[in-house]
Amino acid sequence: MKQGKRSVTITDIARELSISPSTVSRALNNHPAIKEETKRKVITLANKLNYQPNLLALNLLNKKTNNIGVVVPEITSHFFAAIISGIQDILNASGYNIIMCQSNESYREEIKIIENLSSVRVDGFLIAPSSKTRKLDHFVKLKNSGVPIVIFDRDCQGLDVDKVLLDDYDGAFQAVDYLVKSGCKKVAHLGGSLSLSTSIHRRQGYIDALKSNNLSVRDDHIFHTKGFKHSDGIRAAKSLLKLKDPPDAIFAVNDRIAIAAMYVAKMYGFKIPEDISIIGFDDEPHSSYFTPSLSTVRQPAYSIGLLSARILLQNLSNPHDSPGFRREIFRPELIIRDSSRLRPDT
Amino acid sequence: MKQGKRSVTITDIARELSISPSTVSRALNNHPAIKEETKRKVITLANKLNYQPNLLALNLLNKKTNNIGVVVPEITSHFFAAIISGIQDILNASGYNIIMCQSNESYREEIKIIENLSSVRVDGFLIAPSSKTRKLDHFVKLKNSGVPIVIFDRDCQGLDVDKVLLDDYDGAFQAVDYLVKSGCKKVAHLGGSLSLSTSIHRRQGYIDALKSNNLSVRDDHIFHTKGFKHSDGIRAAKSLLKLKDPPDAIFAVNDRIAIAAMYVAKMYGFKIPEDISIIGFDDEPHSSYFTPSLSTVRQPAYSIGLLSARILLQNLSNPHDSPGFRREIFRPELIIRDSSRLRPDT
DNA sequence: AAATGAAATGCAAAGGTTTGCAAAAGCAAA
DNA sequence: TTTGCTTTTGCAAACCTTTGCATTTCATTT
Repeated sequence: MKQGKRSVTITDIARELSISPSTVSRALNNHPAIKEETKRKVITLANKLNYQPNLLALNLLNKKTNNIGVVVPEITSHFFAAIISGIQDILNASGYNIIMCQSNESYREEIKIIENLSSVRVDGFLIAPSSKTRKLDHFVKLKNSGVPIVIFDRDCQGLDVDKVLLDDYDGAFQAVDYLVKSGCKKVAHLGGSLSLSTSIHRRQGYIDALKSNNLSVRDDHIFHTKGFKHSDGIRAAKSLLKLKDPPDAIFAVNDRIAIAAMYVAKMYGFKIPEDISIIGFDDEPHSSYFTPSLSTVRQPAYSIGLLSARILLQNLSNPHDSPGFRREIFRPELIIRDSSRLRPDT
Repeated sequence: MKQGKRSVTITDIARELSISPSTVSRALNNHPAIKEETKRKVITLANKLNYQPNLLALNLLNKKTNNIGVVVPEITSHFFAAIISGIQDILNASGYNIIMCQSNESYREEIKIIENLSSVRVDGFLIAPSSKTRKLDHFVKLKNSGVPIVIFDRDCQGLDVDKVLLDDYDGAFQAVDYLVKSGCKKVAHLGGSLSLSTSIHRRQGYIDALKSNNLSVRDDHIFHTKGFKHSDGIRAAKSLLKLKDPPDAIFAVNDRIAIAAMYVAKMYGFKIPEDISIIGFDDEPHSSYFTPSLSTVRQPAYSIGLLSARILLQNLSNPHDSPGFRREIFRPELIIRDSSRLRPDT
């Protein structure tokens, strides 16, 4: 049953029909200069032999692979998984395949990945940089080699490429402004790594929302975690809630941390939202099923994936004659559920 | 700043040094027949010109791409994401890249994916079949073409390839046996699609655990959902808990459904675990942070990924002279948290 | 100086396809 | 039958690398 290794080539077809490989090639590509009868014969035989064009040969000829490198910090995060899903739906529909890599939030790994992907000659890159990435040489080198790049989710200041981002500042501002307007006086912030554009902007949105409501910004009410996992949140939330003067609201940098905070708050006897309101960021599928259900700032992850992929696709067809670079900013949506108090005027 | 498109080739180096490309090739590959001095010159120049071997040419020559096709039903499931993570760690370390595809639980899409991946000539396949897949022709064709395949998580009866699975029966049995031993008399089951080996085995484990405890199997206490999402679970849990004679325990096919069940149970005024015990399957990261924390059957997803990838790797080096096929079964671990009653003897 | 052997390098094919240009074939008009 | 034109096909190069075999170069021995 097992077939021979060698697959049929246009040369096989040509030999069988006593014509040249060029004619076969043209016939299969429906070239107008080929007689209908010849085309018919070739196509019939090709089907019969189950001819499959050798894409490796075409890759070499066309200097392109139809592969796109997608690099994310971690694939087990629902947010990135949803983005990848969007990317996939667009790229596969256009005949591209995705080579997936995760940097595990490591700068070293990211560099290795970029080097590898560029040596296997992917046609384009979709990148969410790691949280440890500060030097951008590897990206700059990539860009100078002429490959199209789209950066998403996390900004890289100083790198001029197309970018698809979220207005993290606005999301944070909305959330914190809501908390204050709903009557909270002491809003704390559990933030993420400050080497990340997203964390910085969310922090700034938090600060500005307080200021715009004439509330003071208290250093002891701001914690920044290293990672984004529950365990990181647990530790930070404990420090925060053990304070003599604990907050009456928490704005967390993401849902995982928010959920960890809810967990700790309950453990410490706080009632949510009566004693303390909590708002997260992301809107993971689980989040609405917690008790209380988690208020959060929704990121349109799937759409971010779609748009990033579409922009890359444009760059692939237009060999980059465009003047500047695109910078698309999605606006997040505040979703109020039961983990935060109701605003009096709602 | 933007460099010319054409990259340096061994021919460029050869011309510059007035030697032949063959010599350059051998020098770079440290062939013993090349004079040390020549090697030095070649390597120096190669570095200076930043020579990168053209892998597309090598692919054509070696008839291999160093790409592995990984196809999963959906990437946004934490379980599959964790498996992919394991696969990635093994394969990348061995110089392979991963082409990721998701079938969205669709048979049609799965077929398309397989055809596409085989036309781009990936060197091997790691596949978790869709829940709609009943005919296996596309897999058989693949196998006959000589590409190594490893099926993981979901069994395909009648397809002889290497498989890495989980003892779903045992996991279900453990969970239900625990529920009964902890005093529950009316254990219900929220199962998944019955076209899935995993769902079938979990159901059977549930049934046999009841029988082995001399409890009767009640048809009205078994629901099978179409999908694996929260919304599927909500609907099924409502039907179940609205029954005149509702269960005092639920064994759910996965954590999402279990969490949905907890949500509905609370909504209907059940106390967990006093009135009703609930156990899930998977152990997602969120699960331990619910109130009450969710008891569950843990699947070693990451390890499943590691082993699957390792087996594939073996097949890639050994051009399949092995006699039979491997069938590796992981044993799941019951994790008891607060959503299920304590056993008297614990 | 010639012969022998070892060491170093080059030639050419192979891998499969596309494509510009040249050549052949077909056909009609002269 | 030749001329001229159109239609159809083939040649060969290009994409880049590796490798078996042939060839060259060099040093050593007779």
